[in-house]
Amino acid sequence: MPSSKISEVARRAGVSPSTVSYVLSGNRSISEATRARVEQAIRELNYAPHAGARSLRAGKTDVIALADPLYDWSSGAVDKPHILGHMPYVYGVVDAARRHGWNVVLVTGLGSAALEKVVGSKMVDGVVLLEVRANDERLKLVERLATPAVAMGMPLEPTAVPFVDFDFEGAGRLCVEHLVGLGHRHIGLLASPPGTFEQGLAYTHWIWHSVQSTLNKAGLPFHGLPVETSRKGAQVALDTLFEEEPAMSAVIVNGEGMIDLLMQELQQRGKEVPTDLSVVVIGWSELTKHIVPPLTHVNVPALEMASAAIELLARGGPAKLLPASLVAGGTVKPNW
Amino acid sequence: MPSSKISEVARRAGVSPSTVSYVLSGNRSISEATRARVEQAIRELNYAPHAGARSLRAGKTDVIALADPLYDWSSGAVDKPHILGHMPYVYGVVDAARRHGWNVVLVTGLGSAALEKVVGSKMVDGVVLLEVRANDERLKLVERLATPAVAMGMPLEPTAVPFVDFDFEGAGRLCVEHLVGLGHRHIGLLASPPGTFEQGLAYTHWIWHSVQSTLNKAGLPFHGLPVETSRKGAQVALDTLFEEEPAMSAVIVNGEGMIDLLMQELQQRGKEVPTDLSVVVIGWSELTKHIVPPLTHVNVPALEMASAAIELLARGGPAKLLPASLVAGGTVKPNW
DNA sequence: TTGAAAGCGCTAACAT
DNA sequence: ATGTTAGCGCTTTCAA
Repeated sequence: MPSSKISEVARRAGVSPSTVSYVLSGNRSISEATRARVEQAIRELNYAPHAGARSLRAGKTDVIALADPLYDWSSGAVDKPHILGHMPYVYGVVDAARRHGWNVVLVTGLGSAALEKVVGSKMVDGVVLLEVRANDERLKLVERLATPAVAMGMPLEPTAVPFVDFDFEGAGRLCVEHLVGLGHRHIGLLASPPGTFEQGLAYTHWIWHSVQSTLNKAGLPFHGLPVETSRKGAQVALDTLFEEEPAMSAVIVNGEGMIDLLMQELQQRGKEVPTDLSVVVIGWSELTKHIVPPLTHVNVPALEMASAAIELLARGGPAKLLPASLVAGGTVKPNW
Repeated sequence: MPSSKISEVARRAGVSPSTVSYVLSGNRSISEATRARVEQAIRELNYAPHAGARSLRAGKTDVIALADPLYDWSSGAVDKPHILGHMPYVYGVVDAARRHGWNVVLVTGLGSAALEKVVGSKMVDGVVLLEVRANDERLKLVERLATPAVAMGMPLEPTAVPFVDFDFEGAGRLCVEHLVGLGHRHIGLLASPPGTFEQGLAYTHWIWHSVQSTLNKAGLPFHGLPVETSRKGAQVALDTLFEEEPAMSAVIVNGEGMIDLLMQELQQRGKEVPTDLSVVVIGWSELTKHIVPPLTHVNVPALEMASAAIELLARGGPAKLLPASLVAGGTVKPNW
């Protein structure tokens, strides 16, 4: 029961091993009768082809690597992976990969050593890179080894590695336009933690720059700062922002993990949302759906990104940016 | 560069393939000179053994499966994996596995079909089961296939599969004892969501039963209820609890994901912690560390559980329960 | 201390 | 429509 080989299946079905192989792969036309007998034998023996043998012979494994640092960019620890909203990416990749008949080996760590071993030993047919950052060793690795690969996140410098990303630039722009369109003139950006800037994480930069340039084009000042995802971070951010510009009437917040902290801190200070401050969030999840009033937000479609990445890996094609759209909730009020 | 085979390494080092193999495995004594030449050749060619070939010949893969349903037990969705604090288990397993030289293939889904394929095709040397529940198909599968396996979570019914778990019974007991020791007589349990009960998730039950029986032994009434992880859930829970027992002075909360919601709801009702209600939490994470006053809590050591699971898988041994301890914070006040 | 050679289970080219 | 066979890259007896 535990193991049986193709020759046993063949014997039981009264055919040759190659016939069994062809039934399995569909690479040859087989008579209905033969196919039926083979399939029955497979069922009876609970046969499953040996993955190693198959990979040795066929040169592919039907396994891909998901290279995910699982690094906590805000605390600088690699052993405290509390990044909110990260799991959907992992889940999404695993799930989309399965739809293509691929299994996923999860390769953690900041560097590329573990990934190099996995790729070098021909364990995988391709690689998906999560949390791509500037100067990412892993990008160089997949280029050097000429491994099929897709980056989730548009790298800061152009590379030969195709990527899939959410249009964070568009997201930032939409937020600014929404607020400006409602009369806001003093808009702050609570960006992701300093660590994400130091590391050059893709989304961090695209949001920052698009908010900045959209405000500039509107002739408005830019007030942005990286924020630690902590109560302290929220306090410092609000202090700094209102010191810079006491007339601040709206903030754009990057990351749903910041929202509860921000809301609590505002409450503490007796500021109401949206009466005293309008809030738009880039990011949306189960964690924030309960909030009253519902957040005006731009959803970041992690599952779709994952599907697109797998699609790109499977069929190839150009880089892909998923479009952003803003959902008006109850956390922005006109400011005329 | 991308690929090279053992025979090329052998040729370059002027030895036979078997010698290279023995240098790699250490299964034979090799002269210093030979070893040096082989190792240099390996480096120069950037050689890595073909995983498939190795697995075919050696009968092992140095890969394990992490079977994680990634199911949202509170919303009943398999595509919204927002379970807080789940990631450290995944990360912990991958990390501990790497320390043993193992890679990890992540197998999602509630059923056992995907897992059966992975195990049946000899892709993995063993399996770690996460989120074990009553009547778990996956337990039966690994028993049937006689695959080396470890469950993370003590199954409700005894099985032949060894397990590692945190002592949730002890955790529940400690919480009750702490509160009773400080004079509390009316203690509520805000347990995990109804879905976790329906599914018979291990921790769910052990906490419930230990809180219940410890209270009983102390001659005190038990007030417990499953709670959805949402604002609504928090509201319903508090309504129900205080209706059942208006003199309720303390609650034990299962899961750090509930804390923010609970605190906000209490604030809404003008109740202070711990003045009006004492709170003890089973669960502790980056998400709750910012809370003031700091939570009185029992930490659930996900990373240690993961290490222990991998250790069990590697070396075998009896089931293992990690001991619980309570950290006194500022959310419990004496009730004399 | 090292080499030669068989064979793990499968797929696909070459038969018929 | 089906069978025969070579060989993928490695480990490990068996031999020297």
